[in-house]
Amino acid sequence: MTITQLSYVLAVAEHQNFTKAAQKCFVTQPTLSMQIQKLEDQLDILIFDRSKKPIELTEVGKKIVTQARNIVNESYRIQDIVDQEKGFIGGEFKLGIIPTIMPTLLPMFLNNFVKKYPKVKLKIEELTTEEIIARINDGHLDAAIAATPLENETIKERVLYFEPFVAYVPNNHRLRDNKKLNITDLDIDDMLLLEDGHCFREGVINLCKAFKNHTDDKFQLESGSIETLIKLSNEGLGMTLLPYLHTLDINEKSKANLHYFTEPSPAREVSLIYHKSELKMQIIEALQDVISGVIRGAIAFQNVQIVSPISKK
Amino acid sequence: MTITQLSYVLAVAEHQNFTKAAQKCFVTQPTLSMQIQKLEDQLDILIFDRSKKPIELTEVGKKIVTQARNIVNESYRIQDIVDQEKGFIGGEFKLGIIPTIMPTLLPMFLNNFVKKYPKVKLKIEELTTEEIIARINDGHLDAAIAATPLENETIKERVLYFEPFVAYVPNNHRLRDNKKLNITDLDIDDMLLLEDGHCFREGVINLCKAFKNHTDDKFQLESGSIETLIKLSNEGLGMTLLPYLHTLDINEKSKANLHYFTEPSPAREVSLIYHKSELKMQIIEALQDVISGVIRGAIAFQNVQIVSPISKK
DNA sequence: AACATCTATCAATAAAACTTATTGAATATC
DNA sequence: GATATTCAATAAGTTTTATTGATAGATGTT
Repeated sequence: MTITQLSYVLAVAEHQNFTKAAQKCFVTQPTLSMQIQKLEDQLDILIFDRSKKPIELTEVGKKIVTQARNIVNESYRIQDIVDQEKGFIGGEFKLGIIPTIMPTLLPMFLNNFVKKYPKVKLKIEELTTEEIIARINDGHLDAAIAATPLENETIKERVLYFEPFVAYVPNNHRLRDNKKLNITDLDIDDMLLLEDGHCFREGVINLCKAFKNHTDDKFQLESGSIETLIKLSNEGLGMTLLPYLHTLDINEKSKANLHYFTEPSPAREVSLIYHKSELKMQIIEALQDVISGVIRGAIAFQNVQIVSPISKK
Repeated sequence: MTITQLSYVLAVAEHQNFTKAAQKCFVTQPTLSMQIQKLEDQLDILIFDRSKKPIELTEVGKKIVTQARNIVNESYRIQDIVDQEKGFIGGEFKLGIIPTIMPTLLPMFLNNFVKKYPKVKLKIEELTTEEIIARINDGHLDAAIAATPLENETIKERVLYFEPFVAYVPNNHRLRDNKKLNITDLDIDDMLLLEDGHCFREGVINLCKAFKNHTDDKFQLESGSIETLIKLSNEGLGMTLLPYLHTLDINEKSKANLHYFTEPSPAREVSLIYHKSELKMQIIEALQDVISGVIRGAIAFQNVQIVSPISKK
């Protein structure tokens, strides 16, 4: 049994196709067929059920794949140990970011980071929290930035900052004249929300539900981006909540519509999250350093209360 | 990097000698030299400091060895998964047993076990608890039978039975006329003990100390075996405590000297212990089954209090 | 029936792992 | 101080293994 064979098994298990898996492994299809057969012969058991189309794992195969993923990941860790020893910070690093954090945070730290760590090849993807968790667990992401706490056993979190919620209240709104808003003023019924799948939406719902226990779970208007949310609000369709960093680059006219909360302001906790195996920990720590550095200048709020990003049913 | 290379590194790290390690790996010494060099070249780091005699691990080397042991063990686990699937219970299995359990328990289950699981090649070694813990952790033992709880994070325990302590009181002793003994009757000063290194000795000391806090830690007479302990006691040199199973095969005359404790009788907890990685779990469970089976008929005590086998300073 | 898709098999080749024999350095012995 | 002894590294040659391109066979599609 070799680590190479195990990684071939992982590739076929993932793509459910020898030919595609072979491409991903940068070998030809016969190589995969033969090496996997050899492993199956040695273990004297079938890992794949080749009668099914597309190809499927056998019951033992599933267990073997789980264990193989373990072994292959642990083997990467050896290079990691060496890198750490040498103080080398580089190589490919895949970072996921949720949509409501991406446009505001990324421009703030990306330049700093690539200048400070030029050997790291950052590959950034915008993904929902759900997708991020799946891809951290299957090893397709090295780390991600998301709202926390996630209460997920396989994933570790390092808090980067707390980002307060800011209300955006249009001209005609009933709360127009409240200079400082209280959480209890909120009503889910006149709140514009992001569409399903965004954890910021869940945060807002949790916040509103905390004070009014609403039975009606049907929301009037939903949007895919915070930009659109502001425009809809300007049209008089309701108020909305924005993450603080988004309020920094809206136009001057709209800024007049921002209403801050009385302290402790509701806020989301934004963290760098990664698999508990702590692979590529040096790069994760480098990211944390850079992001914490740029954020210190941008968010000054002291007194906040954290709103959970997880939908509670 | 291959699993083979990693196991070569482990062998050299263990034997601190390429030639001996090569023999253990069933290859020639140049093979080890070359493969390890190749790994060092690929990682671009030295794992061994060859200037030292005998050869030593570098600092990174130590970390790599820890990780390598992980990977190699996890790779064994794949064969384990397959065995489990096939219901195959066999292969070499190394079991450690502490000296005060070995002579009484082993004859009770060994025959049953080898008949029921003829494909398992049991290799049994008599070792102290301390040695057992070290050898379970370094993979030289698959499991062991010892007094518990050990309070060791890397080792898991499955309780097999509780073995009461029975007092052996010679003719001339002050406790001679107490039919049933109480723990508070015990005095460490007239107690014959096993020599240092036996956990049964620690158990007895813990038991005595629990009721008399003695400052004097010098014991009068010590012995290497329970047989000798009984003989010394017969010579009038003091009383002693025996594990219950040992009382089953002492001669008739001596049996008159046995005094049981009032319930709850002090007892040691005897467990099957193994590494938390749970390698060869099928065989461990098979052992547990067989031993529990034979013990059920031998020990009927209900009400016991467990004495810790660990020296508390 | 012809075509497309996908895996297994075969023979050839490139790469690697391993072996025996030998060297060289360090240490111990006379 | 010369001579063994020990032990890892190196060299050269052999065997084994991994990989490839070409192709056959199986299965499903138009």
